[in-house]
Amino acid sequence: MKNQTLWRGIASDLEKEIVAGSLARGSRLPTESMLSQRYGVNRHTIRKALSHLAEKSLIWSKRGSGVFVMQKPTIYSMGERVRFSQNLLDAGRTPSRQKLSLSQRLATHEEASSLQIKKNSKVHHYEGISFADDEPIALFHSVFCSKRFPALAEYIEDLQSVTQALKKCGVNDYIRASTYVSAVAASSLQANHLRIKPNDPLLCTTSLNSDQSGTPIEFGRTY
Amino acid sequence: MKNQTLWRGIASDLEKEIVAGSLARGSRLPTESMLSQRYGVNRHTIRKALSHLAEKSLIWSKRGSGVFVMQKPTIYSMGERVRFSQNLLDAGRTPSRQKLSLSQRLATHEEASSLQIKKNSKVHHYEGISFADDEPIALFHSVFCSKRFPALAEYIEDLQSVTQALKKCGVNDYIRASTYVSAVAASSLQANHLRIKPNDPLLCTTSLNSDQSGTPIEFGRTY
DNA sequence: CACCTATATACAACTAGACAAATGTTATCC
DNA sequence: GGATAACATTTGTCTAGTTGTATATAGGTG
Repeated sequence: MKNQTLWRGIASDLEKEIVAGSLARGSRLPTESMLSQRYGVNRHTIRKALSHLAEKSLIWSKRGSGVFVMQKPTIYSMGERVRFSQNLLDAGRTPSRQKLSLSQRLATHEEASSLQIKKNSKVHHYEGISFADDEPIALFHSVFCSKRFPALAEYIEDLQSVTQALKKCGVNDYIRASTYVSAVAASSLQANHLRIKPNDPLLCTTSLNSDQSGTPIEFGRTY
Repeated sequence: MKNQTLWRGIASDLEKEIVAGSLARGSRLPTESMLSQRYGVNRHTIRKALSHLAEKSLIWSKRGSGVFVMQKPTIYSMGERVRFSQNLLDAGRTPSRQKLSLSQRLATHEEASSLQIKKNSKVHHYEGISFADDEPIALFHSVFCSKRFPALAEYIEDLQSVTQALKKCGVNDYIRASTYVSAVAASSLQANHLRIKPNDPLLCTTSLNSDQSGTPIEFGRTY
């Protein structure tokens, strides 16, 4: 009653294979060409089936690389939107993270005024990805005053943890001074990192952390 | 508008770093392998971006050695970025609001489980628009258990205030039990109400309010 | 008519891997 | 100490394969 079209039939067929475990989580699906041969249909028909599964967050694809099964089984409590949903308090405090870049540069207007430092001051710029269950869920980047924390970069490099590195710099505790939340459209670069499509809605939290005396320490954004 | 491809995005990103001084003149760029890791793309894609910058005489490369920033300064070119931000705490607590509809209907699965009531229970459904300075900034809708608050609809109608109406029903105070934030694409209806374009990113907060004993009172969403 | 399904073809964008060529680094021999 | 050889690193080039997008065609359906 549901397989009225070819692509629906193929989609539900593949979905069965996924939930049954025949197609393991994280593994690569056969290429679209192979699938089109297997099912004896055009590649576009396969693509329609796959795009349907992608909207249900069962799979994700990377151009030039292949189509892969999602790690986590999709939670249906809130519909398909859970993928973009995230507890605000958890933002930036997720299990594993990977460094993308760590460098020094001049502070922007916004950063300088947020950190209450002079224009054109040097800042440490730290950028990375947060993962949960091997699934990228957030891009973050934050800046710290270089003058105040000259050796912060090495500490981060060594300890692989911002909190630990700040502790070595004499900051035992810091608190969230302010948080702003907005919705933006994903750039192609962000989309690539987060395995979503460009222009998909993206949650953006802009936060400022201070030490206990109220002096701004860290200014950053999480997507 | 312009970053249709990954390599273009990477190129303009690196260009910004160069003109901003984060990558000093004459200094060496990270290796192509490092960049491909940082941006999560193949080395060839990095090379395409780099060759673009090389054509613009921003960088030059030496086989076996690396890629370097040209000495001569360049002209600063950057497009403006549109920001769509909103204070989360203000969402749903804005000066004026306009009623769109007030009716009774059966609770959805999600609503029933959130309010801890039986499936197919009747609920009051209230939806409207929030304005700030005659500018529509949010769409909201929330549901209340009909059995628990039989006369709530009339009170809301009369008093034009949910908080006041709940007070008349014996609920003097309620607290935010949970808040989830996500980003979605605007539907055409939502877009029309909020005077934005369909598929524009939209901030969505899903909240559950309880009385002081912890009993769920109101479940709603604000866009 | 408009709309959905499906086919067919072609090209663009990106990945994957391998290898060559130039350079930088380090150990070794005299 | 200085030249040399061995090795590792980094850019340049090549081939092959995969997904994304655009266009054109045709049949079926409301």
